[in-house]
Amino acid sequence: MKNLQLAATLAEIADLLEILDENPFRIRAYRRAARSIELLPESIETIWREGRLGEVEGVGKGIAAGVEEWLTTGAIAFHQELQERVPRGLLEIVRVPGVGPKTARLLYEELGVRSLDELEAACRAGRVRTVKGLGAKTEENILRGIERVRRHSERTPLGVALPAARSIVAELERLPAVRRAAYAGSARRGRETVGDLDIIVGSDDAPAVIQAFVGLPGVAQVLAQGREKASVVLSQGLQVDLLVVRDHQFAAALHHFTGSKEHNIAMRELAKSLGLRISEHGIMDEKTQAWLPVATEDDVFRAVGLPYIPPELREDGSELAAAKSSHLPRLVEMQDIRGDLHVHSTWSDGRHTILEMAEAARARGYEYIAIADHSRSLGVAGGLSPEELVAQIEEIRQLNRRWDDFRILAGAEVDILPDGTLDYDDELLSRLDVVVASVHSAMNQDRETMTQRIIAAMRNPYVDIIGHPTGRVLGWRDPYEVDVERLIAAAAETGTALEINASPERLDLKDVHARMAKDAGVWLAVNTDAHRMEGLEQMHYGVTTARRGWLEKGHVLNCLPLEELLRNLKRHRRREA
DNA sequence: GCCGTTTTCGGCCCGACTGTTTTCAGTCG
Repeated sequence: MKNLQLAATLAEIADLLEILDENPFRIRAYRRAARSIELLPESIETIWREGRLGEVEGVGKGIAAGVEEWLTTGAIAFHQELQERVPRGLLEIVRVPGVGPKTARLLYEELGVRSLDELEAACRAGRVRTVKGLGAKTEENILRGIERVRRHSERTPLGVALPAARSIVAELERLPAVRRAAYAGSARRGRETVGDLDIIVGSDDAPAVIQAFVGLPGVAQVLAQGREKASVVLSQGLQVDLLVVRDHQFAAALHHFTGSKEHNIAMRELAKSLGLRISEHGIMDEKTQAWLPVATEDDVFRAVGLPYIPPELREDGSELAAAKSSHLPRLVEMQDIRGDLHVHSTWSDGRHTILEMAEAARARGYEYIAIADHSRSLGVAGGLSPEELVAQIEEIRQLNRRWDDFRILAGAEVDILPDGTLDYDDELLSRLDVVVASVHSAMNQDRETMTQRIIAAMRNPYVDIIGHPTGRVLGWRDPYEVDVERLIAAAAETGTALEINASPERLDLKDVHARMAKDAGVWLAVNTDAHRMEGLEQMHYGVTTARRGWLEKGHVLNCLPLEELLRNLKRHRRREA
């Protein structure tokens, strides 16, 4: 999918224009278009081919021409012109916290600094303080900023950031001065990675809260400390921003800091058109200068005539249009989940027995769980031989006598072999209740081979679900080369479900692809792939990803009650057909 | 560069914090 590459190109045009001190609104236009294309639930190429570029938010005549040029030639001439006018290194320099486009340009013009290394040298030589408007303090900050960029350039996975956010909130809630505390920002929106954490506190004693916050265990550096805001860096490199407000401003502040930036801009534009002014302090009637009472986030939306928009949907501003026209989805929730269709046991590489996994699932209120251990070719993970699988099916049958309110489904996570065949024969697969098929080998195949390989697996009548369809591991392994759009089309055609693997290292399918799949009428299965009982708790990451994909419970296979689930698995629908 | 039942031209969100300044620009979210 080219959307992300194109979005990156447009965003870079915005960065370059900013360094060149161009019209800020033109810059914003490129940023908006980039963001909008990044979040598009459809391939930009398809949209272009069908002549629908004009329908994309933030894409007008000018940028549409650039998009077309990029799709046909692979580059945008205007972008290349800009690149020639701005040394490449300046793009790195504006990533340094505290150094923006103005300072980067100033440093380049005054000192000839054109890379991160040269900037560091200039700071160490004390040359930066010789520039008018910059001083010794700025020099120090830049050096610290450079260190941060080098040490921590990556965004933090949600699976790391969320526990940190919860722990900070818990620490703050212990303070007597704190009435309410919550995390906001991209962590609350459930983005798969977060740049930093945003924490909101309601309190009548902001100084006390700020003081305690900057002294929390794990704080390595204080970046800023004001009357109501503070920023720190944790020792693990994660930045945390705190905003302290009076308790009656809490909801407005929570909304503001939850963002996204684009969502806030769209909300404020709408408010302005209604004679209102929205800020993190609340909502003011411009005419009377009176503050509107805002007790909950619901009130913020109601003030501008909209229904509540869940945080996971607050991204590019297009959610406002959906809200206005009453097209917001009723998003799937944790309590809608009735089971987990992909977990492991001690039979392969899991830590707990089938019974332990089942009891843990039952304790969570689930109606069913599918044991999907690895197949034989995955030797490193203790894959089951056909004989072992038959024995496992028998054990599951025995175990199921224990309950009349819970069922273990006999399943497998069968390997899709490099040639697209499966690791068990059809006769064996037909004896299972549910089959997840996944790629675990030969991940470096070319795009066409990989795409055909997975589609071949979907054509098997006993493959109900494709597991972690793109194979990525966040921060460690890129997705393998595969045409996700064709996978989705084939899933729709064959009736195969696609997994949203809830493990926070995977989140695969990702939000945007899940939305595409939903739009194509494909079932999604939100599974934890748990290898131990505690792993079942990661379901919420998958549900959050599903919500970011605008999924309702009617799109999620494992929101079905047991009997309905069994009827809706591909194998059974086939049989009935 | 985008966009429009208040506009096809003239708008385009809002406020806090920092550092280097005698009143504010740049940066950030």
